[in-house]
Amino acid sequence: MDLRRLRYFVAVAEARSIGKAAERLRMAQPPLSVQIRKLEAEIGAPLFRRGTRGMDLTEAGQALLARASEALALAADGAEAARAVAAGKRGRLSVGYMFVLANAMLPRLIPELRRSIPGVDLDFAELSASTREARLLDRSVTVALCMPAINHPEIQVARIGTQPFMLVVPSRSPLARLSKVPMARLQGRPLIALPPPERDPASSAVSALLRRHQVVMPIAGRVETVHSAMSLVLAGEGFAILPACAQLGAPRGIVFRPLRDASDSIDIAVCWRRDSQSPLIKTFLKCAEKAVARL
Amino acid sequence: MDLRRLRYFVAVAEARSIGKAAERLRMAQPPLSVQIRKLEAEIGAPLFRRGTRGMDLTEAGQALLARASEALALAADGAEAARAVAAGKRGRLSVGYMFVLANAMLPRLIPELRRSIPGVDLDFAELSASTREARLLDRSVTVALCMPAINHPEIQVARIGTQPFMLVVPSRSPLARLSKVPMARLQGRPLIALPPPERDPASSAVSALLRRHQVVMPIAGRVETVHSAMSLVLAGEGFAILPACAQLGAPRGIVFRPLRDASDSIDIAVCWRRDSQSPLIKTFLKCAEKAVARL
DNA sequence: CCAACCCATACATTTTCGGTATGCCAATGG
DNA sequence: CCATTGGCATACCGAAAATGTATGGGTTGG
Repeated sequence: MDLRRLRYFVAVAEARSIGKAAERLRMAQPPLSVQIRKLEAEIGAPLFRRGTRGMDLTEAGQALLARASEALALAADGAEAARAVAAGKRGRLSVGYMFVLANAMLPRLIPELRRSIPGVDLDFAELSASTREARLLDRSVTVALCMPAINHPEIQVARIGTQPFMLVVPSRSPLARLSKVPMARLQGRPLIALPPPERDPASSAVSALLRRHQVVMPIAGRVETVHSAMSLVLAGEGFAILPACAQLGAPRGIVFRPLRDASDSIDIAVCWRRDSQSPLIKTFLKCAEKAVARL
Repeated sequence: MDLRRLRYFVAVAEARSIGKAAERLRMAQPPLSVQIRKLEAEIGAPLFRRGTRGMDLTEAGQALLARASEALALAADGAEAARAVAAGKRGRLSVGYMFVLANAMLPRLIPELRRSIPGVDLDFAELSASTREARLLDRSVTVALCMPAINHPEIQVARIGTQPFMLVVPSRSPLARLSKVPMARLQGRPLIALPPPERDPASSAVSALLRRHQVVMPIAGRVETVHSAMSLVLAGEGFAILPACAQLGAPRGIVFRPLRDASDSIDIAVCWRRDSQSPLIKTFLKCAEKAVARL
């Protein structure tokens, strides 16, 4: 059963004549006649009544016509859909992001994406650093927003911005009075830390910052989320060092202060599989850059 | 866009491997590889990711797969449906019948048909003699139940039974007393007639009956339907001569009496277009014969 | 480093398709 | 009644496409 035969069949059924259909199909009449007869042989029953003034569908032909035209439409639509997906005009874009970036970026990023790729289903998931990496690798996520970038041979990275590290203190703390906090003032103070470097590379950036300024802060608590870290700071358990954008999610009673002599910052990056051929990635990248520009 | 290509594509997508799919398709691996690449060229985008351990659908491929398998199923179903219709296992049987036969035949005929051809849609229409003929000719009716048979070169006829003519009288009429009415007693009495022979050949059968017995009955009224004829008889306007089976629809106050010396009868026939290739006709014929046998 | 696995390419063979020429049949018109 | 016309079917040939066999090349795993 060949799709071309069905196309010919539908044409003849609509034209009610082999000659007319052949004209519309830009072919000679005899081969079309042959194809129709082959189709009838394949079905095992006549599909047309041959009259002296053209062809007329039999009931078997009518039964076939309904399905055949639908099948033709489906096949054409399938090809079109595949092309649209490949061109990035339709499909699904699955984005893994991290909590700290949510408040800062998503309100700008999502509307931007909807304008740029209206036919694409968006799917946002807040994921931990290790999960983002795993799901990029198994392709269940198309792109990830990371801070800092993922370092993996299969994963490609585009840096779209940076965030300075800031000290997070309770507003009633004496440190809150300073507009800029000298690094030396942190010496020996308790630190509320995020998951260790194996699970969250942001932690190693913080460690590096402290090491570079030869400041030692004992770890007073490890938490999974930025939100928990701020809660512990608010409770007076210690201080945290977080990217500036975390401010947007900070509760009342918490203030962010720049570190005077440390200009250390952390990269915001878009990450995706090096072999991903999704054309949506470059669009996503543009949108993410716009969203970061306003930070 | 060829159905074979789509079939191959679906096979490869399901087997997640060209080699495995080729095995299932009973063909060599290289031509299948070529076909898949041709399909990708036709779509203009890769449909599979080639891994070292097989093939994996891209998103464009997934978009195509859904439609392609549906299109394949539709094409197969179309062929199957056409075969089923040609074999008389599915389709539509449109029956034109006449009012006088409705009470006598349909209660037996319809259940019989439903048992014999359960997949077929039945469509019964009560039609006048001339309409039955016209709609047989334009194929909007597949078969017709007629009394008497239609006489037309394009129409084939099978006689399935006969009905004796009977005299229809009001039960209070003196003629109702007789168990058999001699033809001579009808001389000069008013006749309630059905439409003239051009529109209803049953009328010419009645005329022939009277002529053969040299009886003259003035026409006291022409009506369109048997029902109207009986109403006029009940009203005392005259007498009617109808096939025996009309009794089943007779109102109270009307009786049917055999004609003593007239053994005249009228054929019940099944009629269809000589060139109709519907396999349902022979089944219909069998069912109609059964239904008539019990009259 | 070799063997196994899997896909891609090359080439020869066969099938199928489409075009041209022509025949057949029925309806139409003088 | 014969000629013409319109429409489909058949025959044959050249071209395109599909399939099979042989082989290359890359990656994985022992």
